[in-house]
Amino acid sequence: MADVAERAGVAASTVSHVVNGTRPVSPATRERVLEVIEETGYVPNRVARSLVTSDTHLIGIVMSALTNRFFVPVVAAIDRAGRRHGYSSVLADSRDRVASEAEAVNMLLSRRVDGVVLAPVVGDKRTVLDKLLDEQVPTVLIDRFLDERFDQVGVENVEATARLVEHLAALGHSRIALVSGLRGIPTTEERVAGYELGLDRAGLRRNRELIVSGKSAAGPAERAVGELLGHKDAPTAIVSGNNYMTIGVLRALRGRGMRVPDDMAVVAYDDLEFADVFQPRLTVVAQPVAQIASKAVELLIRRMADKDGTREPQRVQLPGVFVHRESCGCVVKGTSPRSLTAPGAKGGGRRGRGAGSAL
Amino acid sequence: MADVAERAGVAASTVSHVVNGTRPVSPATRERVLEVIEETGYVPNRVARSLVTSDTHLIGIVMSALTNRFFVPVVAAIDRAGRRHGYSSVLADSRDRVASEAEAVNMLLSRRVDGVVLAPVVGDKRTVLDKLLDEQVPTVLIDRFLDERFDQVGVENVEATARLVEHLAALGHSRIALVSGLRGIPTTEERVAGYELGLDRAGLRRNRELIVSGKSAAGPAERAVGELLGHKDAPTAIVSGNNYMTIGVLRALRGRGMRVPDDMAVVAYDDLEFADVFQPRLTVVAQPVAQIASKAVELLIRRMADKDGTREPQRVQLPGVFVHRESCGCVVKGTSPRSLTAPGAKGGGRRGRGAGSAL
DNA sequence: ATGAAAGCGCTAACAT
DNA sequence: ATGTTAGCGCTTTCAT
Repeated sequence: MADVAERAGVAASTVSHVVNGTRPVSPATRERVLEVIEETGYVPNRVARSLVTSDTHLIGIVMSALTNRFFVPVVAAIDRAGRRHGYSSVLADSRDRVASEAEAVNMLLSRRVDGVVLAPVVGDKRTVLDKLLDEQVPTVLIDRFLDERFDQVGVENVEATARLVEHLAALGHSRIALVSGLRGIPTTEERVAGYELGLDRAGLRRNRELIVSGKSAAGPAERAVGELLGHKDAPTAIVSGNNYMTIGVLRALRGRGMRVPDDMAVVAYDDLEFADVFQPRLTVVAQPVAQIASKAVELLIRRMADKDGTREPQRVQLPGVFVHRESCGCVVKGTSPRSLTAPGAKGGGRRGRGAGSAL
Repeated sequence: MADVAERAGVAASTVSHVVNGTRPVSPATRERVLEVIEETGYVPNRVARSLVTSDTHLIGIVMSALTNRFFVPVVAAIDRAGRRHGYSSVLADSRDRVASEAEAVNMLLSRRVDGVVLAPVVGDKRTVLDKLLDEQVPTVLIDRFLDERFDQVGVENVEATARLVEHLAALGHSRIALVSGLRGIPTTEERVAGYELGLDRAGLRRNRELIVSGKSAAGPAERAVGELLGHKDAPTAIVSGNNYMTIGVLRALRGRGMRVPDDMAVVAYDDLEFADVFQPRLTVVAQPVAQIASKAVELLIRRMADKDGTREPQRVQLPGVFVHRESCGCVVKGTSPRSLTAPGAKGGGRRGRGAGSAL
């Protein structure tokens, strides 16, 4: 920058002002400075800038890289939304462990990020959150609700799950099983509650034996379904508690030569990429993941602008999107295989096709 | 830091040295400094540090967020490998457009990242690359080979595609079609060449009509398959050139009520997540994406250490992994549905199951 | 409309 | 073993 200033015959401060447009500069000198910048290929050093302005225009994203469901669309959406406001994203992988999460947050703190979007690890001891609060780093929590001191955005679980159950009940199923996630985490509990609510509304009896834990993962879910099928009075329909467990459920059924939905109806929480080329096409409640991310950034930006830190923490709960396909046993009007991609139909959206409706 | 120094009754430089371990400090003062740091909750400012050391320990990752195939595993792997060496990742979305790519690189330059991993946009004019070279920012290219001045890591395309074709030929197919990607990009051309090589080896006649362009995307691939089926002498087998097009291929076939592999055999380049719960299970050549990423980081770290910039650019080509499942029409020994997840089998790996062998 | 100078929080000689 | 000091490349008063 000193070099640019000298070549242009101006002071460093003038260069700064033309680069940032922070004060009026005569067109003549402006022009000259710009020229010199061009010919020298000068690239401003944001590190130095950050040191004095004490903002980095960096947003830290903390989540487990393994949480694929979120990783792709959330990171992409946060990054996109952030960039519109001049922010870039730094990743911090919490590897689903409390210690790594703390480490990740510390890294972000030392890098002086302007804000943080955090998908808390299961079992988070809140000490990380305390630190974040302490350092007054604007932060918004996504996915799991667990600390009312922060802005949070997540998805509605109870009604959505209930709807899944009611749908199955309406089709005549009375023995409807739930493959639930890790017990103890709010998301799981809410979905279990939704499942029970759905049974109640349909006038069906609750039955402890029909709830098995898939521990939020494919392998355990696969085994859990095995148990379920071992019982006498096995269910005729299964509700899967998240995307990974759905994979396990499908593997288990296929492993036993069972067909969906003929031998077993299946519906699930969470959509899967390309779910429409799965066989059968899955009826699910999809999380509006991109919306979650952009809402999170919106809240974050608002909070970063809130210098006095006087805003009340906000909690946003987005509705799940019911996507009706065929694994439930319905033949979906207008989306049957034939008509779906009949000649003349447009190709398109990568996400699952099918009727979608907010809950 | 000044605060910590004062409270501990030492000079700032001493604090710096205990934090970084950059020179011997007497155990006594060390202890005291650490205590003060603990009780004040002092978090070192890496921005300031970077300004003087002129390294940021930041790796910039440039790629299109839409290139999902890469986005997830590559970003995750780069981040993981980088962290082992104390680096964090900054994202820069090229949005698949040359202008955005330039913008992204500029951002990284101004943030003074220590290195860059770049998946070049189609149609890259090299001006970005020139700039990177100019600024002497260690850079490694992934996915597409297009500039011998850089370290590059990608996947082998020709042999892998040929193998796919030969496999189909061995099963008795003689009219084997290719749904190719965007013409002009090296990856596509190599796969087309591999397709033709496979035909030659199998003693089959090449036929221009059996190569259609799916433009690297699902929608166009879906339409391309439509055309293909319109011909008299339609193919009996299809090779799909990448994962997105595979989705299009499957949609097109399903839309016409055609069954795979009974009515049409399908094999593909690129694996899909959860491909083993697709129906049918897809026989593919998978890219060793995680390896590509960690190899890229390895090269990057080596180059960042190479102060004099004297190393020769290296080009690493990793073999594709042939994953034999059932869409080709084979009944795969030991991985048939029944035995795959028979009682007692472990759940596990999220990636497609099936026999994998390097090419 | 422009320049001079102080200082952001740290590291790294150079002293002692 | 520790302290002093001079910057790193910018932004930002305060002058002019």
